[in-house]
Amino acid sequence: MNDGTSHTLANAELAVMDLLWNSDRSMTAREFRENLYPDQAQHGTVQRLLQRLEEKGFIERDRSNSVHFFAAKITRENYAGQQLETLADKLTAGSFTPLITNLVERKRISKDEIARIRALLDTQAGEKSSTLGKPKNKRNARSKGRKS
Amino acid sequence: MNDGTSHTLANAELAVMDLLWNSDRSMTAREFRENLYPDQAQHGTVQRLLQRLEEKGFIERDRSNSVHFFAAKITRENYAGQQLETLADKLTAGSFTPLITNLVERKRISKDEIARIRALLDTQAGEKSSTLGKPKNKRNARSKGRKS
DNA sequence: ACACATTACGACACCGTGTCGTAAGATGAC
DNA sequence: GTCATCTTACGACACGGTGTCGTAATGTGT
Repeated sequence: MNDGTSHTLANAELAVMDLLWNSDRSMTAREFRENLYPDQAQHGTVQRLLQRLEEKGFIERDRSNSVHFFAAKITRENYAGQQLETLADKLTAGSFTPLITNLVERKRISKDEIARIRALLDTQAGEKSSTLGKPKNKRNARSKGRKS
Repeated sequence: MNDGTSHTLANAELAVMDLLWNSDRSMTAREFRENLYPDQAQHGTVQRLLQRLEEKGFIERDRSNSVHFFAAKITRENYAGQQLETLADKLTAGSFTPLITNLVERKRISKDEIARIRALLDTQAGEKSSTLGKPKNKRNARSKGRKS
């Protein structure tokens, strides 16, 4: 329909995005290399990864300095949501209920999460205050950082 | 646990599984060929597909007759649920709330579905102490009229 | 000017996928 | 039994994506 940028993140690419998402700031190629390849110093590999990620539209490259800065162009939640949509489109004609149903039936989702999602959907139906409850202590990156 | 066979279905493979899922019965290689390749008669291609699907554990092959019969070893909903789990594991540390949150925020999920999911989760929360072994039984094969 | 860091990108091997060709085996007609 | 036909089995290939490396070109600090 629109931009055919329905790309997927491969493993090494996802590792790069994870760094970006978790740090919530721009990073240099050097930082990626030091984090992803602490021993070997394969700067070529990282550059290649970064280049392809840029081509795919996942990151943005700031070339104003000689050392470039890379920033995520999409949030983790947005990417995850897109992927979920793709999944539903391919498998269940675009509807999500069968997926959730299956998770619940197979007990692959905790009561805690069920409660959380229920609360989310409740506020969605009745109100609009989106201060969803505390997400426990799941060490995870906060995501509300916006740029642009 | 799962036997490490967390394979993914490629396009052509998914087409085969779709046939199987929609017909809800065993099928022969010939049927697959006639449905998937109406013009060209590439029986080799279908056999290859079937063979790889069997290796991946998605289908079961009945060799008792000289003409084999193939049956799905996993339901569409199960596969979809697995894929959703994989997605959550890779992207959101295994939690589903961020995915749903994003869908709702971006309005990629209809009010109708929200209501349906809410009802589903409500019944789930209400039956928490009812340990009556009634695991939903078989799913009805009503998927016939959903595809084009 | 020189050493070093960084970018740009060609090249390669690897793997999964989709396809085809063809050999081997089974079946039914005559 | 012989033959045509259907089916299975599987080797082989091209193609695209991915991860990796090497190296040339470019920039930077002292």
